[in-house]
Amino acid sequence: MKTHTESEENYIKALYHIGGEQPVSNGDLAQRIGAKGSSVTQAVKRLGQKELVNVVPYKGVQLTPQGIRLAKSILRKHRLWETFLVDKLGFGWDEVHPLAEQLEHIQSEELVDRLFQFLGSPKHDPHGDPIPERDGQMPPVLGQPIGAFTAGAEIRIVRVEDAGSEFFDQLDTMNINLGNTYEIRAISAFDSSVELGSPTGTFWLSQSMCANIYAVQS
Amino acid sequence: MKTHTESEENYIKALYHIGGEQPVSNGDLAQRIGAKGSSVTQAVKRLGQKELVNVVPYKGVQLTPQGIRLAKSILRKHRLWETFLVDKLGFGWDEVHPLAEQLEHIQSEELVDRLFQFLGSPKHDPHGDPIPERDGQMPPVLGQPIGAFTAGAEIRIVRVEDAGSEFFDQLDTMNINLGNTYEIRAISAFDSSVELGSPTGTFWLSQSMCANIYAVQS
DNA sequence: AATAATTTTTAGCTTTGCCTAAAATAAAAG
DNA sequence: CTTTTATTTTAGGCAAAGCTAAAAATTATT
Repeated sequence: MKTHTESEENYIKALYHIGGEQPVSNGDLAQRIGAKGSSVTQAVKRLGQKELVNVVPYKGVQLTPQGIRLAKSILRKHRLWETFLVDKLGFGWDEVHPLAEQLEHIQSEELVDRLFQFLGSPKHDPHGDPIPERDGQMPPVLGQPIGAFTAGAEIRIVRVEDAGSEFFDQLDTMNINLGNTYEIRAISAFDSSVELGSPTGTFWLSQSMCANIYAVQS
Repeated sequence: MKTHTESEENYIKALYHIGGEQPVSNGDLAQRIGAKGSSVTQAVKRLGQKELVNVVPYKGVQLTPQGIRLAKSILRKHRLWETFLVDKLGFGWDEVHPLAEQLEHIQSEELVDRLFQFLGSPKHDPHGDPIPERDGQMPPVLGQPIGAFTAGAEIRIVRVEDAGSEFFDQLDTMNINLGNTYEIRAISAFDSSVELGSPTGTFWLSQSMCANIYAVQS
């Protein structure tokens, strides 16, 4: 695998994030990257010449198999570094994203492999998102939104959406972490908020909090 | 402290490496960076506008106090990452330099502080080089070249120069590591090579090996 | 189907950072 | 103290990557 600029890697990552293997519009990509449409047109032309994307002018851009491979390898690095930052350095999950965004561009297969081992071959990052394997395989995406369970269920938190730092702050103040288990006591018919119970007490979670917290039956 | 490009940081680092706080010639800097003189002229002009160096045309470039502060902070990061790579990920000391060269550009005070703690607040990196402190203070530069000792001395290896990967390979094959202790058995009057003795046996070290290995009396 | 609105692309400009070749300056040699 | 040699700077080019403003293509609306 050749070497790419950070900008190129950021485009590939954005492409994969928005559309996965599906084509993406210039506008959506521009928005995600935070650049103007004209810059995006140029950028994807460069990526096209490197065979990382297929461009159909005025229609959209789509990752090639090579592009997808690259996207996954960047995502793998991103999520491994996030795991390192949280598990080993004690960062909070709201702080790690911008750091991982820098670290994901470090080029060294060897480093990634060793980091993976050092972290205990994790399958999911601190937010519960799957970490792509060396070969590009994806571990399962875990859990369902809390709102999807019915009263009486015993659940374990396995994943949280990245819904901004206020969301993470709220999780922190409510002391909600991956691995925590609760019983679903009640679901409000009025606003779909949910009452969770744990040994230490009971509390209500708003519908919008629930929508970003994923759990499995336990 | 503002944010700098990687290129800028590389120039600052090179400047500090070659001349420390002393002025450096365009040519020496060009050689170290691996660029042409004309590129260097431009680059240092940019650095001058940022108050990181003082430039006297046709004479030389010198780091300002701000430049020195920046240089040390980069060196701190470099050596902490090297320590991480060797101590935690198990890399060999010949492999870590190019990786640390990438990692040293990651921008986050917080990350550096946490890494420092995670590594046990080290004062020296895996080669025995001093790691600048947060505030810019420098731990002592350890040891003297092996050739500086006299026969009969009990020594402990505390530092090795970065003299290229063949040198490191040689250290590896001879099983020489920081912390090892030896007795100086003899010093050749012919070629200044040195005979070292340990519980497991005795062996000769060439003058050029000795010149790059530093030790203290133990 | 024709026009209006939106999206995308082209054209041209900016900065960083490198290059080569030529001009200017400093250092060394006669 | 000139002249030759070596070093450094200027001048002009090129690629990446962003921008604005204008032109072209697509999509939506009468």
